[in-house]
Amino acid sequence: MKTDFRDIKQYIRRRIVAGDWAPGQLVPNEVDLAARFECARATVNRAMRELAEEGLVERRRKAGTRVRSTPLHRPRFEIPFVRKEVEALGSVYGYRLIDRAAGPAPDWLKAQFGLETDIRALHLVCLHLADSAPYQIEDRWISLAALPDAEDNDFSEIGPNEWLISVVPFSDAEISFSAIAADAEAAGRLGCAAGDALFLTERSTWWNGQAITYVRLISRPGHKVTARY
Amino acid sequence: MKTDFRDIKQYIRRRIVAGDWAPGQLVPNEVDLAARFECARATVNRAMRELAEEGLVERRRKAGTRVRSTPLHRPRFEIPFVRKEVEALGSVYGYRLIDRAAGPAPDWLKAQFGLETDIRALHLVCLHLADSAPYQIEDRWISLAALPDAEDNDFSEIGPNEWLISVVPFSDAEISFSAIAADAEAAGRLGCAAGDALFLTERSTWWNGQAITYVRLISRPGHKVTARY
DNA sequence: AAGTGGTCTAGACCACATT
DNA sequence: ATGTGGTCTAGACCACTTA
Repeated sequence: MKTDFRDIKQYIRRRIVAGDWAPGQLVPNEVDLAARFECARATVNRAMRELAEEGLVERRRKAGTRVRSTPLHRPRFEIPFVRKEVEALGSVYGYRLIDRAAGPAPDWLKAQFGLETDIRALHLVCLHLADSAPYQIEDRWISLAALPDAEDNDFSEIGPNEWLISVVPFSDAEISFSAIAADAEAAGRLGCAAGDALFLTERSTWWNGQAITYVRLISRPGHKVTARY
Repeated sequence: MKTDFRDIKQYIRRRIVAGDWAPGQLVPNEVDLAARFECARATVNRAMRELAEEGLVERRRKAGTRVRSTPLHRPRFEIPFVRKEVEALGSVYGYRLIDRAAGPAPDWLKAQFGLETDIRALHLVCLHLADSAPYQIEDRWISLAALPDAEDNDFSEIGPNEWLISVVPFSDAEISFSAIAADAEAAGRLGCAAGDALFLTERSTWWNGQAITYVRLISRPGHKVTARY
């Protein structure tokens, strides 16, 4: 049985976790490890490269590989789209379009998109339901300069999120999480009290450097996102 | 100049993004791509493996490599510890211990830790400051069963977070984000109004399968975490 | 100048899932 | 049964960075 790069990863991880190799300390170089494991250097390289990717070690040419002095915590959150999220809860998903209007993009949106020029935008407000109860408000702006087709769609049956994925499946994005107080409107739509603390997800999306859409997702009270690492 | 695996990644990414290879569709296999790029299969493999890791394609033995039908969004959030976070804002970091008490762990904490047995725990409440203004409340429980040394530390000068990192630099963790309303106590400590929407970060940490600590980080109003992908 | 990681090659064998 | 990805090997050359 040949050496598996996972064996090497595990060995190194163990030595680090056990404290044998302290933070900041040098880890043996690839040639030595390859000799000790009687394997090719490429195998050690794969192991070390992945450990670096995971944030456990830091590598620099000539300087060697060191145990990270302060661990890097970079949790990965899975962001499913709403329908999947609701279905994963075992609930029946529902969708309702609340408002739809096309017009010139407001200044704050142009700023958000990093644009100087005037463009038209489509503004959509939708409600996502779980077992007929409000689950999330989707307040979305779509650049009609980037996606003129959006204007032909009335979004009465299918949410803009799913439509967008079918049109521009791959894109660059910036996502952020924060907490906001429910205003009267949001409270009415989510069936909670005004002032309630709500979880807000914001996402801006680009495609080939062009701004596509900006969305505010306001989740029902108690929403939580979780990741392990 | 030899073929760089990045060239292959870029080529494939372009074809996918341009829509030449639609979601769900098969991507050429490694042997064919290696032939087309006149490079070793290992090079193509590296490129494809990374694209799969990024969530752009899906690979299965014998079935081949396909463009993901629905894109995977797994943003990575950098979670620095508070002092770095404050300093990155250009502010002066400050720390204050508010409360410290050792005693039997409450039932909810044992549940959180997945324990049946009674243990003792250290409960700490601290305030992190940015330019002398409240920045974040740290409400932490440390298992004295796992880390008896914690009881010897008074945490008056150094925050438990930094101490923990120095003691158990590597661990498994679960992190979650949510929104809560400020209770009277939190409002007083953060200098905001009761009922204000606050961003809550919770983290449970294990080491070698043993529960170490559970912490609630309540950030000042307006806190936001961001990631790009 | 020298040591380290970064990458490529050409070949091989294997594991697995589909056919 | 067969085609695909998964991995290892042994060797090579290169890029970077520190000494």
